[in-house]
Amino acid sequence: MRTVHEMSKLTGVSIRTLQYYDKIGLLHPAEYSASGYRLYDDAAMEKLQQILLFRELEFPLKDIKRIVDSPDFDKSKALEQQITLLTLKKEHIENLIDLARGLKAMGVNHLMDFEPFDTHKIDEYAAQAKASWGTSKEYKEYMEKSHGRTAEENAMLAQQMMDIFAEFGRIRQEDPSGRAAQALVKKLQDFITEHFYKCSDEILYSLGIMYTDGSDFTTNIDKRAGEGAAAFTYRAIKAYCKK
Amino acid sequence: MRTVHEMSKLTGVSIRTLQYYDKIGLLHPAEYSASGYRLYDDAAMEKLQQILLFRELEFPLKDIKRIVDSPDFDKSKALEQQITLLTLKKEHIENLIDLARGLKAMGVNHLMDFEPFDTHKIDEYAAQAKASWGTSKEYKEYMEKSHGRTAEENAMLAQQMMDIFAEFGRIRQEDPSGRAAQALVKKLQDFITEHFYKCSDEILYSLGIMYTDGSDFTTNIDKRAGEGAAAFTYRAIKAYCKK
DNA sequence: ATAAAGTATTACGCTGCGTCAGAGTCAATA
DNA sequence: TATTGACTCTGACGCAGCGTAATACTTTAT
Repeated sequence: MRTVHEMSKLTGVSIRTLQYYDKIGLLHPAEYSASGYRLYDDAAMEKLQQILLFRELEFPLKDIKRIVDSPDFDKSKALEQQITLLTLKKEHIENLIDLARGLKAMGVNHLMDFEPFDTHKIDEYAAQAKASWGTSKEYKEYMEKSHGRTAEENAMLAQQMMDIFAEFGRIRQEDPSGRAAQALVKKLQDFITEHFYKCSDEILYSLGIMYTDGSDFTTNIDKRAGEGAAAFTYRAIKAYCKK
Repeated sequence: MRTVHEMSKLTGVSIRTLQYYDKIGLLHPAEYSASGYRLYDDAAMEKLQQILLFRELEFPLKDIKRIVDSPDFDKSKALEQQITLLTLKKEHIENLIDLARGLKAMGVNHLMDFEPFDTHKIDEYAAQAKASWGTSKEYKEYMEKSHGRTAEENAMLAQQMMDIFAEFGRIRQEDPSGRAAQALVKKLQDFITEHFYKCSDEILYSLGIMYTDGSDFTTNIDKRAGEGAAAFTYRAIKAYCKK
Protein backbone atom coordinates (compact mmCIF):
# COMPACT_ATOMS: atom_id res chain seq x y z
CA MET A 1 0.00 0.00 0.00
CA ARG A 2 1.32 3.40 -0.99
CA THR A 3 0.39 6.83 0.28
CA VAL A 4 -0.42 9.74 -1.98
CA HIS A 5 3.07 11.05 -1.54
CA GLU A 6 4.64 7.84 -2.78
CA MET A 7 2.24 7.61 -5.69
CA SER A 8 2.99 11.18 -6.55
CA LYS A 9 6.73 10.55 -6.55
CA LEU A 10 6.48 7.37 -8.56
CA THR A 11 4.23 8.74 -11.28
CA GLY A 12 4.96 12.43 -11.29
CA VAL A 13 1.40 13.55 -10.78
CA SER A 14 0.70 15.97 -7.99
CA ILE A 15 -0.97 15.03 -4.74
CA ARG A 16 -3.71 17.47 -5.52
CA THR A 17 -4.36 15.66 -8.75
CA LEU A 18 -4.68 12.32 -6.98
CA GLN A 19 -7.13 13.83 -4.54
CA TYR A 20 -9.05 15.33 -7.42
CA TYR A 21 -9.18 12.05 -9.32
CA ASP A 22 -10.51 10.41 -6.19
CA LYS A 23 -13.19 13.03 -5.83
CA ILE A 24 -14.44 12.85 -9.40
CA GLY A 25 -14.37 9.09 -9.25
CA LEU A 26 -11.68 8.62 -11.84
CA LEU A 27 -9.31 6.80 -9.54
CA HIS A 28 -10.26 5.77 -6.03
CA PRO A 29 -7.55 4.45 -3.71
CA ALA A 30 -7.73 0.80 -2.75
CA GLU A 31 -8.72 1.81 0.75
CA TYR A 32 -8.55 4.53 3.35
CA SER A 33 -6.65 4.30 6.63
CA ALA A 34 -8.49 4.79 9.90
CA SER A 35 -7.56 8.45 9.81
CA GLY A 36 -8.69 8.91 6.25
CA TYR A 37 -5.35 8.65 4.47
CA ARG A 38 -5.57 7.38 0.91
CA LEU A 39 -3.83 4.04 0.36
CA TYR A 40 -3.15 2.74 -3.15
CA ASP A 41 -2.33 -0.80 -4.18
CA ASP A 42 -0.69 -2.10 -7.33
CA ALA A 43 -3.93 -2.30 -9.24
CA ALA A 44 -4.61 1.37 -8.55
CA MET A 45 -1.10 2.13 -9.70
CA GLU A 46 -1.62 0.37 -12.99
CA LYS A 47 -4.91 2.09 -13.51
CA LEU A 48 -3.22 5.41 -12.92
CA GLN A 49 -0.62 4.58 -15.55
CA GLN A 50 -3.37 4.00 -18.06
CA ILE A 51 -5.07 7.19 -17.07
CA LEU A 52 -1.87 9.12 -17.54
CA LEU A 53 -1.34 7.58 -20.93
CA PHE A 54 -4.70 8.74 -22.19
CA ARG A 55 -4.28 12.06 -20.50
CA GLU A 56 -1.08 12.53 -22.42
CA LEU A 57 -3.11 12.04 -25.56
CA GLU A 58 -5.35 14.89 -24.42
CA PHE A 59 -8.42 12.83 -23.86
CA PRO A 60 -10.82 14.66 -21.54
CA LEU A 61 -11.01 13.08 -18.10
CA LYS A 62 -14.60 12.05 -18.62
CA ASP A 63 -13.68 10.02 -21.65
CA ILE A 64 -10.75 8.52 -19.80
CA LYS A 65 -13.12 7.44 -17.10
CA ARG A 66 -15.25 5.61 -19.59
CA ILE A 67 -12.23 4.07 -21.23
CA VAL A 68 -10.47 2.73 -18.18
CA ASP A 69 -13.61 1.75 -16.31
CA SER A 70 -14.89 -0.63 -18.94
CA PRO A 71 -12.34 -3.25 -19.95
CA ASP A 72 -14.25 -4.07 -23.10
CA PHE A 73 -14.20 -0.48 -24.28
CA ASP A 74 -13.03 -0.18 -27.85
CA LYS A 75 -9.78 1.60 -27.20
CA SER A 76 -8.69 1.28 -30.76
CA LYS A 77 -11.68 3.22 -31.96
CA ALA A 78 -11.21 5.85 -29.29
CA LEU A 79 -7.62 6.24 -30.38
CA GLU A 80 -8.65 6.63 -33.97
CA GLN A 81 -11.12 9.36 -33.10
CA GLN A 82 -8.48 11.10 -31.08
CA ILE A 83 -6.06 10.89 -33.96
CA THR A 84 -8.61 12.55 -36.20
CA LEU A 85 -9.19 15.26 -33.64
CA LEU A 86 -5.50 15.86 -33.14
CA THR A 87 -4.94 15.96 -36.86
CA LEU A 88 -7.62 18.60 -37.30
CA LYS A 89 -6.13 20.55 -34.46
CA LYS A 90 -2.72 20.32 -36.03
CA GLU A 91 -4.01 21.59 -39.35
CA HIS A 92 -5.69 24.42 -37.59
CA ILE A 93 -2.46 25.43 -35.93
CA GLU A 94 -0.62 25.20 -39.23
CA ASN A 95 -3.12 27.61 -40.71
CA LEU A 96 -2.62 29.93 -37.78
CA ILE A 97 1.11 29.84 -38.26
CA ASP A 98 0.67 30.72 -41.91
CA LEU A 99 -1.64 33.52 -40.94
CA ALA A 100 0.79 34.89 -38.40
CA ARG A 101 3.68 34.63 -40.86
CA GLY A 102 1.64 36.40 -43.49
CA LEU A 103 0.77 39.18 -41.10
CA LYS A 104 4.34 39.60 -40.00
CA ALA A 105 5.58 39.64 -43.55
CA MET A 106 3.23 42.38 -44.63
CA GLY A 107 3.90 44.36 -41.49
CA VAL A 108 1.23 44.33 -38.86
CA ASN A 109 1.80 47.85 -37.74
CA HIS A 110 1.20 48.88 -41.27
CA LEU A 111 -1.93 46.81 -41.29
CA MET A 112 -3.15 48.41 -38.14
CA ASP A 113 -3.64 51.63 -39.98
CA PHE A 114 -6.61 49.99 -41.65
CA GLU A 115 -5.63 50.05 -45.23
CA PRO A 116 -8.54 48.42 -46.90
CA PHE A 117 -6.43 46.66 -49.48
CA ASP A 118 -4.86 43.30 -48.75
CA THR A 119 -7.04 42.73 -45.75
CA HIS A 120 -8.96 40.38 -47.96
CA LYS A 121 -6.02 38.06 -47.94
CA ILE A 122 -6.03 38.06 -44.19
CA ASP A 123 -9.69 37.27 -44.11
CA GLU A 124 -9.04 34.39 -46.44
CA TYR A 125 -6.37 32.98 -44.19
CA ALA A 126 -8.50 33.51 -41.15
CA ALA A 127 -11.46 31.82 -42.78
CA GLN A 128 -9.32 28.85 -43.66
CA ALA A 129 -7.99 28.66 -40.15
CA LYS A 130 -11.45 28.87 -38.69
CA ALA A 131 -12.78 26.21 -41.03
CA SER A 132 -10.54 23.38 -39.93
CA TRP A 133 -10.86 24.48 -36.36
CA GLY A 134 -14.58 24.48 -36.73
CA THR A 135 -14.57 20.94 -37.99
CA SER A 136 -12.78 19.69 -34.95
CA LYS A 137 -15.34 21.32 -32.71
CA GLU A 138 -18.28 20.06 -34.75
CA TYR A 139 -16.67 16.68 -34.92
CA LYS A 140 -16.55 16.56 -31.16
CA GLU A 141 -20.17 17.64 -30.97
CA TYR A 142 -21.07 14.96 -33.44
CA MET A 143 -19.27 12.32 -31.42
CA GLU A 144 -21.01 13.34 -28.26
CA LYS A 145 -24.41 13.44 -29.87
CA SER A 146 -23.97 10.09 -31.53
CA HIS A 147 -22.95 8.70 -28.19
CA GLY A 148 -26.28 9.82 -26.78
CA ARG A 149 -28.24 7.99 -29.44
CA THR A 150 -29.12 4.34 -29.44
CA ALA A 151 -27.08 1.95 -31.54
CA GLU A 152 -29.99 1.45 -33.92
CA GLU A 153 -30.47 5.14 -34.49
CA ASN A 154 -26.81 5.57 -35.22
CA ALA A 155 -26.77 2.62 -37.52
CA MET A 156 -29.72 4.04 -39.39
CA LEU A 157 -28.10 7.44 -39.80
CA ALA A 158 -24.86 5.83 -40.88
CA GLN A 159 -26.77 3.80 -43.41
CA GLN A 160 -28.45 6.89 -44.81
CA MET A 161 -25.10 8.64 -45.04
CA MET A 162 -23.72 5.65 -46.85
CA ASP A 163 -26.66 5.75 -49.23
CA ILE A 164 -25.65 9.25 -50.20
CA PHE A 165 -22.06 8.17 -50.71
CA ALA A 166 -23.31 5.26 -52.75
CA GLU A 167 -25.05 7.75 -55.03
CA PHE A 168 -21.78 9.61 -55.38
CA GLY A 169 -20.16 6.32 -56.22
CA ARG A 170 -22.69 5.57 -58.91
CA ILE A 171 -21.96 8.78 -60.81
CA ARG A 172 -18.27 8.94 -60.07
CA GLN A 173 -17.41 8.87 -63.76
CA GLU A 174 -19.39 12.02 -64.43
CA ASP A 175 -18.48 15.64 -63.91
CA PRO A 176 -17.99 16.52 -60.22
CA SER A 177 -19.30 19.99 -60.91
CA GLY A 178 -22.22 18.69 -62.92
CA ARG A 179 -25.79 19.09 -61.81
CA ALA A 180 -26.24 15.60 -60.44
CA ALA A 181 -23.12 15.75 -58.29
CA GLN A 182 -23.87 19.25 -57.07
CA ALA A 183 -27.37 18.27 -56.05
CA LEU A 184 -25.92 15.39 -54.11
CA VAL A 185 -23.52 17.65 -52.29
CA LYS A 186 -26.39 19.82 -51.22
CA LYS A 187 -28.26 16.75 -50.09
CA LEU A 188 -25.27 15.71 -48.01
CA GLN A 189 -24.95 19.13 -46.47
CA ASP A 190 -28.62 19.27 -45.59
CA PHE A 191 -28.51 15.80 -44.16
CA ILE A 192 -25.61 16.66 -41.87
CA THR A 193 -27.24 19.88 -40.80
CA GLU A 194 -30.47 18.11 -39.99
CA HIS A 195 -29.03 15.22 -38.06
CA PHE A 196 -25.71 16.35 -36.63
CA TYR A 197 -24.84 20.03 -36.61
CA LYS A 198 -25.11 23.10 -38.76
CA CYS A 199 -22.91 22.33 -41.70
CA SER A 200 -21.64 25.52 -43.30
CA ASP A 201 -19.82 25.55 -46.61
CA GLU A 202 -16.51 25.91 -44.85
CA ILE A 203 -17.14 22.97 -42.60
CA LEU A 204 -18.42 20.96 -45.51
CA TYR A 205 -15.18 21.64 -47.32
CA SER A 206 -13.15 20.48 -44.36
CA LEU A 207 -15.23 17.34 -44.27
CA GLY A 208 -14.33 16.79 -47.88
CA ILE A 209 -10.68 16.90 -46.96
CA MET A 210 -11.29 14.42 -44.19
CA TYR A 211 -12.89 12.01 -46.63
CA THR A 212 -9.72 11.83 -48.66
CA ASP A 213 -7.07 11.86 -45.99
CA GLY A 214 -6.63 8.10 -46.12
CA SER A 215 -8.25 7.46 -42.80
CA ASP A 216 -11.11 5.11 -42.08
CA PHE A 217 -13.43 7.55 -43.77
CA THR A 218 -11.76 6.98 -47.10
CA THR A 219 -11.59 3.25 -46.69
CA ASN A 220 -15.17 2.90 -45.57
CA ILE A 221 -16.59 5.09 -48.26
CA ASP A 222 -14.62 3.44 -51.01
CA LYS A 223 -15.47 0.00 -49.71
CA ARG A 224 -19.19 0.60 -49.73
CA ALA A 225 -19.59 3.07 -52.53
CA GLY A 226 -16.90 1.90 -54.88
CA GLU A 227 -13.23 2.68 -55.40
CA GLY A 228 -12.70 6.38 -55.87
CA ALA A 229 -16.05 7.42 -54.46
CA ALA A 230 -14.42 9.34 -51.62
CA ALA A 231 -12.15 11.25 -53.97
CA PHE A 232 -15.03 12.03 -56.29
CA THR A 233 -17.11 13.26 -53.39
CA TYR A 234 -14.28 15.55 -52.40
CA ARG A 235 -14.02 17.03 -55.87
CA ALA A 236 -17.76 17.58 -55.97
CA ILE A 237 -17.69 19.29 -52.60
CA LYS A 238 -14.82 21.46 -53.70
CA ALA A 239 -16.70 22.59 -56.76
CA TYR A 240 -19.77 23.24 -54.65
CA CYS A 241 -17.94 25.37 -52.11
CA LYS A 242 -16.00 27.38 -54.65
CA LYS A 243 -19.05 28.44 -56.56
CA MET B 1 -23.76 54.17 -33.51
CA ARG B 2 -24.51 50.48 -33.38
CA THR B 3 -26.09 48.41 -30.65
CA VAL B 4 -24.62 45.17 -29.37
CA HIS B 5 -26.96 43.25 -31.57
CA GLU B 6 -25.75 44.97 -34.71
CA MET B 7 -22.14 44.58 -33.71
CA SER B 8 -22.75 40.94 -33.02
CA LYS B 9 -24.31 40.37 -36.41
CA LEU B 10 -21.62 42.25 -38.26
CA THR B 11 -18.67 40.55 -36.62
CA GLY B 12 -20.04 37.21 -35.56
CA VAL B 13 -19.11 37.54 -31.90
CA SER B 14 -21.82 36.94 -29.36
CA ILE B 15 -23.49 39.68 -27.36
CA ARG B 16 -22.28 38.05 -24.20
CA THR B 17 -18.74 38.34 -25.51
CA LEU B 18 -19.15 42.04 -26.18
CA GLN B 19 -20.48 42.57 -22.69
CA TYR B 20 -17.60 40.57 -21.33
CA TYR B 21 -15.03 42.55 -23.30
CA ASP B 22 -16.56 45.71 -21.93
CA LYS B 23 -16.37 44.43 -18.41
CA ILE B 24 -12.73 43.36 -18.57
CA GLY B 25 -11.84 46.61 -20.26
CA LEU B 26 -10.78 45.07 -23.54
CA LEU B 27 -13.31 46.96 -25.61
CA HIS B 28 -15.53 49.67 -24.20
CA PRO B 29 -18.39 50.99 -26.31
CA ALA B 30 -18.10 54.56 -27.55
CA GLU B 31 -20.85 55.54 -25.15
CA TYR B 32 -23.87 54.35 -23.24
CA SER B 33 -27.43 55.42 -23.93
CA ALA B 34 -29.48 57.00 -21.16
CA SER B 35 -30.86 53.58 -20.30
CA GLY B 36 -27.46 51.96 -20.23
CA TYR B 37 -27.41 50.39 -23.68
CA ARG B 38 -23.98 49.97 -25.20
CA LEU B 39 -23.39 52.03 -28.34
CA TYR B 40 -20.44 51.39 -30.60
CA ASP B 41 -18.96 53.69 -33.22
CA ASP B 42 -16.71 52.93 -36.17
CA ALA B 43 -13.55 53.24 -34.12
CA ALA B 44 -14.82 50.62 -31.70
CA MET B 45 -15.68 48.44 -34.64
CA GLU B 46 -12.18 48.63 -36.02
CA LYS B 47 -10.70 47.90 -32.65
CA LEU B 48 -12.90 44.87 -32.40
CA GLN B 49 -11.64 43.65 -35.74
CA GLN B 50 -8.11 43.84 -34.49
CA ILE B 51 -9.05 42.05 -31.31
CA LEU B 52 -10.66 39.28 -33.30
CA LEU B 53 -7.63 38.95 -35.48
CA PHE B 54 -5.33 38.36 -32.54
CA ARG B 55 -7.89 36.16 -30.88
CA GLU B 56 -7.89 33.99 -33.97
CA LEU B 57 -4.18 33.61 -33.46
CA GLU B 58 -4.90 32.34 -29.97
CA PHE B 59 -3.37 35.21 -28.11
CA PRO B 60 -4.74 35.34 -24.57
CA LEU B 61 -7.10 38.28 -24.04
CA LYS B 62 -4.72 39.91 -21.61
CA ASP B 63 -2.02 40.05 -24.24
CA ILE B 64 -4.49 41.33 -26.79
CA LYS B 65 -5.38 44.11 -24.43
CA ARG B 66 -1.76 45.16 -24.21
CA ILE B 67 -1.34 44.89 -27.94
CA VAL B 68 -4.34 46.90 -29.08
CA ASP B 69 -4.20 49.44 -26.29
CA SER B 70 -0.72 50.68 -27.08
CA PRO B 71 -0.25 51.77 -30.66
CA ASP B 72 3.52 51.59 -30.35
CA PHE B 73 3.44 48.00 -29.18
CA ASP B 74 5.82 45.81 -31.12
CA LYS B 75 3.27 43.68 -32.88
CA SER B 76 5.86 42.08 -35.05
CA LYS B 77 7.68 40.71 -32.05
CA ALA B 78 4.47 39.53 -30.47
CA LEU B 79 3.64 37.71 -33.67
CA GLU B 80 7.03 36.07 -33.74
CA GLN B 81 6.66 34.82 -30.21
CA GLN B 82 3.25 33.50 -31.03
CA ILE B 83 4.62 31.73 -34.06
CA THR B 84 7.20 30.03 -31.87
CA LEU B 85 4.53 29.03 -29.40
CA LEU B 86 2.25 27.71 -32.10
CA THR B 87 5.10 25.81 -33.69
CA LEU B 88 5.96 24.13 -30.41
CA LYS B 89 2.33 23.29 -29.93
CA LYS B 90 2.17 21.84 -33.40
CA GLU B 91 5.19 19.66 -32.78
CA HIS B 92 3.67 18.48 -29.58
CA ILE B 93 0.52 17.46 -31.35
CA GLU B 94 2.52 15.70 -34.03
CA ASN B 95 4.23 13.68 -31.35
CA LEU B 96 0.89 12.84 -29.82
CA ILE B 97 -0.39 11.64 -33.16
CA ASP B 98 2.65 9.42 -33.54
CA LEU B 99 2.11 8.13 -30.05
CA ALA B 100 -1.53 7.37 -30.70
CA ARG B 101 -0.73 5.68 -34.00
CA GLY B 102 1.94 3.59 -32.34
CA LEU B 103 -0.44 2.53 -29.64
CA LYS B 104 -3.13 1.65 -32.10
CA ALA B 105 -0.73 -0.30 -34.27
CA MET B 106 0.52 -2.44 -31.43
CA GLY B 107 -2.99 -2.98 -30.15
CA VAL B 108 -4.00 -1.02 -27.10
CA ASN B 109 -6.20 -3.70 -25.67
CA HIS B 110 -3.24 -5.96 -25.80
CA LEU B 111 -1.17 -3.33 -24.12
CA MET B 112 -3.72 -2.90 -21.41
CA ASP B 113 -2.85 -6.31 -20.08
CA PHE B 114 0.37 -4.80 -18.82
CA GLU B 115 2.97 -6.74 -20.66
CA PRO B 116 6.16 -5.21 -19.41
CA PHE B 117 7.89 -5.42 -22.76
CA ASP B 118 7.44 -2.71 -25.32
CA THR B 119 6.04 -0.24 -22.84
CA HIS B 120 9.43 1.35 -22.92
CA LYS B 121 8.78 2.44 -26.44
CA ILE B 122 5.61 4.10 -25.37
CA ASP B 123 7.38 5.88 -22.60
CA GLU B 124 9.89 7.12 -25.11
CA TYR B 125 7.20 8.55 -27.30
CA ALA B 126 5.41 10.04 -24.36
CA ALA B 127 8.60 11.63 -23.07
CA GLN B 128 9.24 13.15 -26.46
CA ALA B 129 5.72 14.46 -26.63
CA LYS B 130 5.93 15.91 -23.17
CA ALA B 131 9.25 17.53 -23.87
CA SER B 132 8.12 19.79 -26.66
CA TRP B 133 4.89 20.50 -24.83
CA GLY B 134 6.84 21.36 -21.74
CA THR B 135 8.89 23.85 -23.66
CA SER B 136 5.87 25.75 -24.76
CA LYS B 137 4.65 26.05 -21.22
CA GLU B 138 8.05 26.98 -19.87
CA TYR B 139 8.46 29.36 -22.74
CA LYS B 140 5.27 31.10 -21.74
CA GLU B 141 6.44 31.24 -18.15
CA TYR B 142 9.71 32.67 -19.30
CA MET B 143 7.99 35.34 -21.34
CA GLU B 144 5.81 36.34 -18.44
CA LYS B 145 8.69 36.46 -16.02
CA SER B 146 10.88 38.43 -18.34
CA HIS B 147 8.04 40.84 -18.83
CA GLY B 148 8.03 41.46 -15.10
CA ARG B 149 11.70 42.37 -15.07
CA THR B 150 13.22 45.68 -15.95
CA ALA B 151 14.79 46.14 -19.33
CA GLU B 152 18.26 46.30 -17.80
CA GLU B 153 17.82 43.07 -15.93
CA ASN B 154 16.64 41.36 -19.06
CA ALA B 155 19.47 42.76 -21.08
CA MET B 156 21.94 41.53 -18.49
CA LEU B 157 20.51 38.04 -18.48
CA ALA B 158 20.45 37.97 -22.25
CA GLN B 159 24.07 39.05 -22.27
CA GLN B 160 25.04 36.30 -19.88
CA MET B 161 23.19 33.77 -22.01
CA MET B 162 25.03 35.04 -25.02
CA ASP B 163 28.32 34.70 -23.16
CA ILE B 164 27.60 31.03 -22.73
CA PHE B 165 26.77 30.68 -26.41
CA ALA B 166 29.97 32.52 -27.21
CA GLU B 167 31.87 29.90 -25.27
CA PHE B 168 30.14 27.25 -27.32
CA GLY B 169 31.15 29.13 -30.40
CA ARG B 170 34.78 29.22 -29.34
CA ILE B 171 35.06 25.46 -29.07
CA ARG B 172 32.77 24.61 -31.94
CA GLN B 173 35.53 22.70 -33.75
CA GLU B 174 35.98 20.31 -30.87
CA ASP B 175 34.02 17.25 -29.90
CA PRO B 176 30.42 18.09 -28.88
CA SER B 177 30.50 15.22 -26.41
CA GLY B 178 33.90 16.21 -25.05
CA ARG B 179 34.38 17.41 -21.53
CA ALA B 180 34.53 21.10 -22.29
CA ALA B 181 31.29 21.09 -24.30
CA GLN B 182 29.50 18.94 -21.78
CA ALA B 183 30.51 21.20 -18.93
CA LEU B 184 29.14 24.13 -20.90
CA VAL B 185 25.83 22.38 -21.43
CA LYS B 186 25.48 21.86 -17.72
CA LYS B 187 26.35 25.49 -17.18
CA LEU B 188 23.62 26.49 -19.59
CA GLN B 189 21.09 24.23 -17.94
CA ASP B 190 21.91 25.55 -14.50
CA PHE B 191 21.75 29.11 -15.70
CA ILE B 192 18.29 28.62 -17.16
CA THR B 193 17.08 26.87 -14.06
CA GLU B 194 18.38 29.61 -11.85
CA HIS B 195 17.06 32.55 -13.79
CA PHE B 196 14.03 31.33 -15.74
CA TYR B 197 12.45 27.99 -14.89
CA LYS B 198 13.43 24.48 -13.91
CA CYS B 199 15.19 23.17 -16.95
CA SER B 200 14.95 19.39 -17.08
CA ASP B 201 16.96 17.31 -19.53
CA GLU B 202 13.91 16.88 -21.71
CA ILE B 203 13.23 20.57 -21.84
CA LEU B 204 16.85 21.28 -22.47
CA TYR B 205 16.74 18.96 -25.42
CA SER B 206 13.75 20.75 -26.84
CA LEU B 207 15.57 24.00 -26.43
CA GLY B 208 18.38 22.51 -28.45
CA ILE B 209 15.95 21.81 -31.24
CA MET B 210 14.66 25.34 -31.05
CA TYR B 211 18.17 26.68 -31.43
CA THR B 212 18.53 24.99 -34.78
CA ASP B 213 15.10 25.45 -36.25
CA GLY B 214 16.17 28.40 -38.30
CA SER B 215 14.25 30.94 -36.29
CA ASP B 216 15.60 34.06 -34.69
CA PHE B 217 17.31 31.93 -32.11
CA THR B 218 19.57 30.41 -34.71
CA THR B 219 20.30 33.68 -36.39
CA ASN B 220 21.05 35.51 -33.18
CA ILE B 221 23.28 32.83 -31.77
CA ASP B 222 25.24 32.40 -34.94
CA LYS B 223 25.58 36.14 -35.38
CA ARG B 224 27.03 36.70 -31.95
CA ALA B 225 28.80 33.42 -31.30
CA GLY B 226 29.97 32.56 -34.77
CA GLU B 227 28.56 30.61 -37.67
CA GLY B 228 27.58 27.12 -36.66
CA ALA B 229 27.54 27.86 -32.94
CA ALA B 230 23.85 27.09 -32.69
CA ALA B 231 24.23 23.74 -34.43
CA PHE B 232 27.22 22.85 -32.28
CA THR B 233 25.30 23.73 -29.15
CA TYR B 234 22.52 21.46 -30.28
CA ARG B 235 24.88 18.53 -30.81
CA ALA B 236 26.44 19.09 -27.41
CA ILE B 237 23.02 19.21 -25.78
CA LYS B 238 22.00 16.04 -27.57
CA ALA B 239 25.06 14.21 -26.31
CA TYR B 240 24.41 15.54 -22.83
CA CYS B 241 20.80 14.42 -22.73
CA LYS B 242 21.44 10.99 -24.22
CA LYS B 243 24.09 10.08 -21.69
C1' DA C 1 7.17 15.01 24.46
C1' DT C 2 7.88 17.71 20.72
C1' DA C 3 9.07 19.05 16.26
C1' DA C 4 8.95 17.98 11.35
C1' DA C 5 6.80 15.99 7.67
C1' DG C 6 2.73 14.23 5.62
C1' DT C 7 -2.26 14.33 4.97
C1' DA C 8 -7.24 15.80 4.88
C1' DT C 9 -10.90 18.96 3.69
C1' DT C 10 -12.71 23.22 2.07
C1' DA C 11 -12.66 26.75 -0.98
C1' DC C 12 -11.16 30.34 -4.17
C1' DG C 13 -8.59 31.32 -8.66
C1' DC C 14 -7.83 30.91 -13.56
C1' DT C 15 -9.81 31.38 -19.18
C1' DG C 16 -13.44 32.83 -21.97
C1' DC C 17 -17.21 32.97 -22.35
C1' DG C 18 -22.49 30.05 -22.45
C1' DT C 19 -26.58 30.00 -20.15
C1' DC C 20 -30.26 31.11 -17.37
C1' DA C 21 -32.82 34.48 -14.16
C1' DG C 22 -35.12 38.66 -13.19
C1' DA C 23 -35.98 43.17 -14.68
C1' DG C 24 -35.99 47.28 -17.47
C1' DT C 25 -36.40 49.49 -22.63
C1' DC C 26 -37.75 50.38 -27.24
C1' DA C 27 -40.71 50.28 -31.41
C1' DA C 28 -44.85 48.82 -33.38
C1' DT C 29 -49.39 47.05 -33.29
C1' DA C 30 -54.48 46.47 -31.59
C1' DT D 1 -52.87 53.49 -24.88
C1' DA D 2 -52.00 49.23 -23.43
C1' DT D 3 -49.95 45.33 -24.78
C1' DT D 4 -46.85 42.61 -27.12
C1' DG D 5 -42.51 41.11 -28.83
C1' DA D 6 -37.79 42.01 -29.53
C1' DC D 7 -33.69 43.81 -27.17
C1' DT D 8 -30.87 44.98 -23.40
C1' DC D 9 -29.18 45.27 -18.72
C1' DT D 10 -26.78 43.24 -14.54
C1' DG D 11 -25.50 39.51 -11.74
C1' DA D 12 -24.40 34.70 -10.90
C1' DC D 13 -23.37 29.91 -11.75
C1' DG D 14 -20.96 26.43 -14.66
C1' DC D 15 -17.15 24.16 -17.11
C1' DA D 16 -11.80 21.62 -17.11
C1' DG D 17 -8.24 20.47 -14.41
C1' DC D 18 -6.12 21.22 -11.36
C1' DG D 19 -2.71 25.17 -8.36
C1' DT D 20 -2.56 27.34 -4.21
C1' DA D 21 -3.47 28.65 0.24
C1' DA D 22 -5.67 28.00 4.90
C1' DT D 23 -6.63 25.32 8.77
C1' DA D 24 -6.53 21.19 11.32
C1' DC D 25 -5.19 16.38 12.11
C1' DT D 26 -1.75 12.20 12.07
C1' DT D 27 2.34 9.86 11.77
C1' DT D 28 7.29 9.45 12.33
C1' DA D 29 11.55 10.56 14.29
C1' DT D 30 14.15 12.32 17.87
